[in-house]
Amino acid sequence: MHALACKRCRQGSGPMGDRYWQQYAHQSQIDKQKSKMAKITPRSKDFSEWYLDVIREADMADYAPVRGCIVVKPYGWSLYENMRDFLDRRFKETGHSNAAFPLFIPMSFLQKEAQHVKGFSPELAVVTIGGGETLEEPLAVRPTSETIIGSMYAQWVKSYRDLPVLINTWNSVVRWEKRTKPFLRTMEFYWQEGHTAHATHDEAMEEVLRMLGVYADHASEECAIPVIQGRKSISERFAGADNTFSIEAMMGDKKALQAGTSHDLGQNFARAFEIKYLDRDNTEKLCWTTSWGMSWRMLGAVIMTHGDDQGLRLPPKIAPVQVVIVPIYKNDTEKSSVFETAERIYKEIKAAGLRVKLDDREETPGFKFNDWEMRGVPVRVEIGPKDVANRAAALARRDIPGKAGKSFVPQDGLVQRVQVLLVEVHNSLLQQATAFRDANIHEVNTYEELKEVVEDGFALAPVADDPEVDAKIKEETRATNRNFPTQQAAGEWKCIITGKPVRERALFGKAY
RNA sequence: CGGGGCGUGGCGCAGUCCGGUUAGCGCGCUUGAUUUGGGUUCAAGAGGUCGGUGGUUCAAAUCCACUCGCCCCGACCA
Repeated sequence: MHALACKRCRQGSGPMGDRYWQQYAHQSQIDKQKSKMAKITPRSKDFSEWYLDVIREADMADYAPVRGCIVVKPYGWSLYENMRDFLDRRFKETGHSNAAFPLFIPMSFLQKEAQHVKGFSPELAVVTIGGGETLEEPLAVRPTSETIIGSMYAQWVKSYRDLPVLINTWNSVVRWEKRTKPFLRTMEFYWQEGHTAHATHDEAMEEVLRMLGVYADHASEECAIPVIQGRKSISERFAGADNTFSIEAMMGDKKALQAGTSHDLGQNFARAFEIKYLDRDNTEKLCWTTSWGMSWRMLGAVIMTHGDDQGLRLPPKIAPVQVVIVPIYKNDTEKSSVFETAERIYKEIKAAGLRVKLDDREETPGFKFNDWEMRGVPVRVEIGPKDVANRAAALARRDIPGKAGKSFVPQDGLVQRVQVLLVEVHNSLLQQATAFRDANIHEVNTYEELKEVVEDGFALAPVADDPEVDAKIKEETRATNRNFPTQQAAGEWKCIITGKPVRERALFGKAY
């Protein structure tokens, strides 16, 4: 009946038809407004949808033809490169060298460390055919490189003089994930793995904590993300580690994201791969090894920590474009004078070593403002005819939206102003993220309190480091034990589950 | 892997219930004008084997089966 009526509307004239078209036209107007102004789902409406929208609109990544894999586009990759370069510099400063290890790992290697193979076998991709022939021994696509690197270290380390071995490798690994999300959990992900071997456990522990500190510094100094360093609970440890440490960050939806890990591997891999050295006392000893990693997941953290309804807000130090110049003009005469100024300013900013872009596209200024805001560019310089006449410029900062973040400044000293502003934007983003996080972490002393707090934030609760405790809390609240923060007040409390006396609080929250 | 939702030009959707002419709309794209200090406006264009496969039918975007993918919620993870 209804379809018939519509058909009649389409074909026919008369009152019904007119009403149909009127209604249709009205609907179109709404659609237009919607699609124009809301390319990005508001963060408050649907955080997950917002996250995906931002990645698409900021031109960071695209879905690959293979399930669970992404293509990182130039804008996203540039961000990754900047992050990587900062980290790499820090690794070099702490005495590490880069090297490369194979993508393929003999299955037997993974099986040498019992916990390790147990932990990783569910998510292994395994190559069984090569060159058209069935392989004698299947090759795992590396899910991480402890085993293959361990096997090499066993060959390289003979004497105490060979220690420590301090190597890092930038690569990608594959883990067969059930549920994926761009940057946060993809089947293949890019990261770095540091692998070190030491003569003593003390030295290894020093390394583990040093690198955890490097990650924490990188997160706050370069990514403007405050993190909580701590020790993972027994149930959250890396497969094959004696101890795992992590940095945990709070995202804009108050969920936790593990942004980096550092493992004390004890002598587990040394034993499995016979990484031994002859000590000064002429006895053969097992090494102590560590590993630590940080992945492109950190980009997800940057998006989810700083982003707003307009899109990305990038920390200046890692932003692919730190300053964008938008020229404003009405006609060719204005255009040439505006561009003359804009190009001069562009050169000055570039000469100062900043990543600057002059947007010479044939679009309206308003369009460009929104476009670059979506991409998270920290500072925008506007040059129009009035500015040319007044030797001035408009400066807008991405961390403060709208007119409040706009100022009008003289062209003289503009570069210095921009440099100062970039630092301010960084500080402001870090400050905003820290304030948000701190406002949403609460100390609790009972299980009831924890249940309430983790509904909308993190809870710091005294608990025993016991897998059963973690499991119970997780099952009943969906919140997980993120870590036992390194920095916390000393004291003695009762575990909120077991009632046993404990000396530490753990951080609980719903996590990615 | 379980529960739910969705696959229709690059993006967002209508049409599917109840099968029937050349499958529409907005954004985006191209061209030309117009505009330009916060997503200009107008005109003319280009662009779609309706996720895929098989079936039912004179006829399938529409019905049926299978399959693939995406999103959300649970079990596992950087």
